[in-house]
Amino acid sequence: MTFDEFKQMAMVSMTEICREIFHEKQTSIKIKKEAVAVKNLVNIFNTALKLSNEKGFQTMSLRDLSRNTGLSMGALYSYFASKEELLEIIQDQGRRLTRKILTRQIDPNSSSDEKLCTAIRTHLYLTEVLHKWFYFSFMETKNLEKKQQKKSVEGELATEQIFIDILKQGNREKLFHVENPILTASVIKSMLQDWYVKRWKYTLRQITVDEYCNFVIDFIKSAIKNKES
Amino acid sequence: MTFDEFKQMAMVSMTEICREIFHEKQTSIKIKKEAVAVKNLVNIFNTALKLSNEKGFQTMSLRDLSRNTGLSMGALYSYFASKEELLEIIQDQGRRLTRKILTRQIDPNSSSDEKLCTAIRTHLYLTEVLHKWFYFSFMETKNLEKKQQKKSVEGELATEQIFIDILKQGNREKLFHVENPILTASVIKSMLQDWYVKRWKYTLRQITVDEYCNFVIDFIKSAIKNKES
DNA sequence: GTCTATAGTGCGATAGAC
DNA sequence: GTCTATCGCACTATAGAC
Repeated sequence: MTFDEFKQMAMVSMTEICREIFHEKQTSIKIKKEAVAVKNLVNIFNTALKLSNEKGFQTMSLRDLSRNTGLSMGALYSYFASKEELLEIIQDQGRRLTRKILTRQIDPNSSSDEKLCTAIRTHLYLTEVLHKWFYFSFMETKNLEKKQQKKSVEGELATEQIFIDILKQGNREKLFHVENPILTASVIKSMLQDWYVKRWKYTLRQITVDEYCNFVIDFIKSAIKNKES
Repeated sequence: MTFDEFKQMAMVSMTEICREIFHEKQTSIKIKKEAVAVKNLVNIFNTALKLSNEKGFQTMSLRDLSRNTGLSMGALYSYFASKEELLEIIQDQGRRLTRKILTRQIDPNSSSDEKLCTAIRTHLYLTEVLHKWFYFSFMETKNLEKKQQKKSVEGELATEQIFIDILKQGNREKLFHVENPILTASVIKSMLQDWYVKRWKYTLRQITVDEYCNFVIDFIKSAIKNKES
């Protein structure tokens, strides 16, 4: 699976995400026509992510957002009830997407070796496609209220659990030799995170997602493969 | 070297850092008596780091800072010229400290193997001692003005260069087999970063800095050691 | 050296015209 | 469905009393 194939298969477009949000958030969104609402939502989210990733969500004022979207303050408030809610919607959507795509891509019947590659590749591709979204989620978690923060923590641990399970399966199949699956999953995750957190560095060095992906897979396999087999 | 030994050797106390700042920032700091100034600076920085790490620097108002330090708004402004400058001072100090301690600890004449262990251990210990400071630096970089941001980037690349050099030395000494030193240094750094960025996770799992350190060293060595020797 | 009081700005949010 | 106008509030920063 290449990156381009992934993009098509995953069908994760901003438009699709916004359509989903439109149907779920009928309480906050006062607009009735889907076409109008989705078009503006795409604009609002894209702009909000752009501005927030430049200077932080708190620093971005709704006047900034208004200016950059071309929508008035009043119009913006037809799409969310408060600035706080805008933050929550973005966060929530990102979390659900990760979970959905990750578990969808991994074939439960494949070997631990295959699963590991797929999980790493899928995670990197996903964060590549929605890199603004992930960077935002990562940086703004602490600005959420307690209840929403807890959800973020659970999301993070759930993703990690996927890797822990794969590593344990690898031990059983004698393909891997992993003494500490929890810490191993933890450092794997840190490498995956680096791709979207320190994206500027990889752009600077002209490293593509596939290069990074192949490197990470090789690196991890060298570290954990069972030398006795 | 254990963590406790490091703490004493490094002599990095909040008080010492603040004394240094006091002598350098005579322009902004209007207080003349060292004893008074240092005492209040320790208070201000500790509180600022605490509040910022909970909810972000921008969200922390100077009224918050005033309330939590017990100092009035007027008094605070005797220690820095603007909120922006407070941010810069904290950032700058953290960067310089990293550089100083890292290069001081590594013996230029030791083997690549020893150097790698020392660099990893020192980095982890340092970020453990000053974990609030590093978390702050990491999270607030994008709120700096362009010129300061550039310094941050340079600092990051400089730290990475230390690891790149060690890995290349290891190749020459035939202790390591590292095909891509840049990407390898990059993922090593991401693991080290995880210790202070996702600190809550390791606290939750009751993993000590020494446990994490030993694990990371083993993991990296498994991945890069020269199998032909 | 530290305080209180306040100037001046820009914010989030909303009401009501179109 | 979108706009403009505006309210009330909290912010950074400073001036001047003590």
